[in-house]
Amino acid sequence: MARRGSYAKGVAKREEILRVALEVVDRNGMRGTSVRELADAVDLTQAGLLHHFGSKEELFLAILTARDEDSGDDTAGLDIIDQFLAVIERNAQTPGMVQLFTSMAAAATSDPSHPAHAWFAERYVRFRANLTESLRLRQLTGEVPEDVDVAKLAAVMMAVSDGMQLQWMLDPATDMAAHLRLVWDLALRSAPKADVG
Amino acid sequence: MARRGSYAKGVAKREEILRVALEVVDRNGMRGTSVRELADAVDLTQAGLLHHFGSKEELFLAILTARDEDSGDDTAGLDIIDQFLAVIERNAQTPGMVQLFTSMAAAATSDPSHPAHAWFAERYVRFRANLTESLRLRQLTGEVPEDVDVAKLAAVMMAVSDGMQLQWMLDPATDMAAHLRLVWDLALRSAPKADVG
DNA sequence: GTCTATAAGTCGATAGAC
DNA sequence: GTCTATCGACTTATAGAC
Repeated sequence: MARRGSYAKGVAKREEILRVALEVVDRNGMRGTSVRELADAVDLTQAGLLHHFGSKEELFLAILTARDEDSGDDTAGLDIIDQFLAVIERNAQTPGMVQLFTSMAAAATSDPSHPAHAWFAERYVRFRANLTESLRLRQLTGEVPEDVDVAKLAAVMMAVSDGMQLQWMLDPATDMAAHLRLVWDLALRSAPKADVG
Repeated sequence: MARRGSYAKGVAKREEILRVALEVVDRNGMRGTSVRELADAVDLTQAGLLHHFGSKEELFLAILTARDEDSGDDTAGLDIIDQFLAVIERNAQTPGMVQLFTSMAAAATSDPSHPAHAWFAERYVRFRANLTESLRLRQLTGEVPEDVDVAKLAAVMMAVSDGMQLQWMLDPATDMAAHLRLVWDLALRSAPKADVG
């Protein structure tokens, strides 16, 4: 994979930074995490670090992108609903990532000029479309009742995932996945006209 | 209501600041909103403004507290579920407030030392308890199926409310209240053993 | 290409005069 | 209650060594 020598080194350094940055965020949380602190952790100066990423926010965005790719790899074979649950369960093991995602989502979605705005916008559209498609297929098999608005249900499931992260940060005993499962169970069971049970 | 002259003036100025600060956030969003900018908007210096609130975060917290009190006044007579929907529908009219709430919630919940951490923690506990209590009563009347975990449902409803705000900021055409109503409808309709319609 | 070193500007916070 | 002045921390940008 290595192109010319110095290029490969840059890529390796970039990946080391991403890995270490996540560890630091996991340990110290978002609030106290400055670029200088991250730079110290990878034995670079602040300017040296920003050479690789341009700005603090782009660095954090790179971490989130890498996380999404990892998640995709880890849950590749799973059904999309199970993927969703698996990712949420994994989130409970990486508090720093949850802090980072939540903080970035709030900052980026509320500001169209934020470096990560487009990334979040596309991510929500894509996830919602994938979920909606999967739910629609389940309507064909009869698993999901016909009269459920699957587009809205998809949006709701993502909202529950995001919203429960706040409550989990306030109380880490909160079982985020169990709350998503409640919504899923309610959706499956609701069958006003069919002859279930 | 006026105590000694200067005290009343301070209170009036404080309220003016809160009102103007919300307008500025509504117009400019959170990202570009510095204390200096808010100070200019109320014809004060930055130090003069902070005299009233101590810190930027306490100023923003004061805005959120005032909003909660207003909401309580406006929806006083309503059923708690209807209150919830009414607040969400009002949110769609005040984008700056949604930005402020979302940003503060992310920052405060993820950091125990944040000035607003305790406020959010207590708010979630209180809201969840009120919602749970109301849902439990509805189980007694048969409106909500017996086997629904009402504590989890309460948490889910709050999560949907929070999470849909992110999606609404990305696409203001999103109907936040309609998504909450979907969850509510699913909860009411699900009745695996009962003889409903 | 990558790094060090550093300067400029902005931010929130604080001390002290009035 | 409001001001001026100033502080330290942060982000960004750039000049120049390697």
